[in-house]
Amino acid sequence: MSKQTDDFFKQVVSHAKEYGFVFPSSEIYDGLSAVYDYGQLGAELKNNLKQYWWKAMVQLHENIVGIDAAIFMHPTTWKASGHVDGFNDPMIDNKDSKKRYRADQLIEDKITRYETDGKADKAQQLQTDLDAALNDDDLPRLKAIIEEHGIVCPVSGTKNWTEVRQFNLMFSTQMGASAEDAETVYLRPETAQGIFVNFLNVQKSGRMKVPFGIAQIGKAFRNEVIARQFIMRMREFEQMELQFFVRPGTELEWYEKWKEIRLKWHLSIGGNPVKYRYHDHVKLAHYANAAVDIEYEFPFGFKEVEGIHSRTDFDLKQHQKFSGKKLQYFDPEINQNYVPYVIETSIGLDRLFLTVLCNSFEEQDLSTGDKKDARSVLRFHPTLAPVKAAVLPLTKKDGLPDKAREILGRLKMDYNVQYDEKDSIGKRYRRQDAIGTPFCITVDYQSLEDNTVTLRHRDSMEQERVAISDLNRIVDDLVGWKNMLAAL
RNA sequence: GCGGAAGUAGCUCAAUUGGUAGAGCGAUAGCCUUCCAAGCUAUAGGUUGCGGGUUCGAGACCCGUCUUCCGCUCCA
Repeated sequence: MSKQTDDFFKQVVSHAKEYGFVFPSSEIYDGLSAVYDYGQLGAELKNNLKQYWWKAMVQLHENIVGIDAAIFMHPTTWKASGHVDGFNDPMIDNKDSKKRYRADQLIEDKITRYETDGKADKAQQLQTDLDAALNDDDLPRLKAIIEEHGIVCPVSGTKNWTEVRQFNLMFSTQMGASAEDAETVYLRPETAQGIFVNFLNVQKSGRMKVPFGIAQIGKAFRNEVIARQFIMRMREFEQMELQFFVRPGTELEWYEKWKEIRLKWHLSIGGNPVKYRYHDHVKLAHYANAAVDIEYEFPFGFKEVEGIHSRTDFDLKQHQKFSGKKLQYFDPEINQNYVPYVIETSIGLDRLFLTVLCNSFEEQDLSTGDKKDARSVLRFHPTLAPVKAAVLPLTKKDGLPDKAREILGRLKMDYNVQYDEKDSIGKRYRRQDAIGTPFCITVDYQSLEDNTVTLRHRDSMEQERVAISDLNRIVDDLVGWKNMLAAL
């Protein structure tokens, strides 16, 4: 990361904290690693992003509906999805080479070596020990085996090992009041499974016909080994996902379609097109037959914001297998029963939030001649802005505040608006710029005579004279959802 | 998780070899002001991340710990 972009990112982060967008979690206790809270303005912005996504996906598509599944799910869900096995590896580090290995693989390698050396007995015995230890999840035993057999690090050649540790990316907790019969349940590491297990419920109760989609916005939790870069990778995060069910054989067609739709959506929130790109996955996950990321160029480089995966029928088939329930669809057009294929689009909402911040923030130089001047401005799309308008009396005397509050009273029925009478009018404009308010409405002496006000625009800093009676209509045209949605 | 760096007011930073923690911006209450910040007066806000140690005395030195950043590693 260059010095310049590094400074820019630091500015964005401190601006986010200074103006109430994002705070470190439980900061008075030193914070909690990789957990953040959204403040008064951050919550508004995040809610607007969610609403925009939901409207664009659910409201605009006849064949997409939204659900809200619980964070807790039956433990078997995660066996079926592969999360229990896939993320339960016993790891060990060599302190000299700083390399990390899977403990069971180190031992497997040793077994192979015994075999090639013709020590079949030893190999057999070690295999038995290993299987027993893995079966019992006995981590100290694994460490003991490594020590007993003098296994060394392939890189450093030393036996200077750490303890064997289990790396499971899923958070777990106990369900059930008493400790004896409590059951271990997980905090979901992805929202997708809540959709898959409800596939039939939604399909039948909603009379859905393939192709159709189920959308969901919700929290997910991953116990990341390392989590860094502000809200890029958090332990508790929010996803916005669509699982789109299609007839087998048509999935790649739909995959291409969703790739296009989703990029267009990102561009519609005001992003600079050169900052977005597709990044195809070379190595595909076990469940996918095509996968691409939509990446955004953050100050620290291109990073994934949204993933679009062709998940085949892997998930539904797994749940069929583990639950013993049929998860199939009868397609009247071709008179066939089948397990639908799935195209997934999955956004990290917190990352999306960060792209919007990075995209919008500017330290603008307004110097003219010898007069130095600058402002911090967040150029949010007006529809997404946390505060839509500020109503400002030019001075706080002569009845101007009363008139301003009257206008405020009408606007606040429809929008999040602010009132401010402190300090000079210029300073108040700048304060609103800093939180990204697209419009300021200023009440002056003329307003008292002819019921007009000035409407000041954040981006151009220009102002126009408008009638108070026209305000609701004008503001609605500028910040309503219609504009954004029509552009899709 | 390993290695390196850092942590002082809401933000950006000061504080001679260890000797009474300050400034600018921001905020609050006023004054001034008829449309683009930094004018005037006053005020608030810090056990220097936290805990321990050395010392007559620690923001500074030592140990531990937490958090953040950078690199490596990891990322179904």
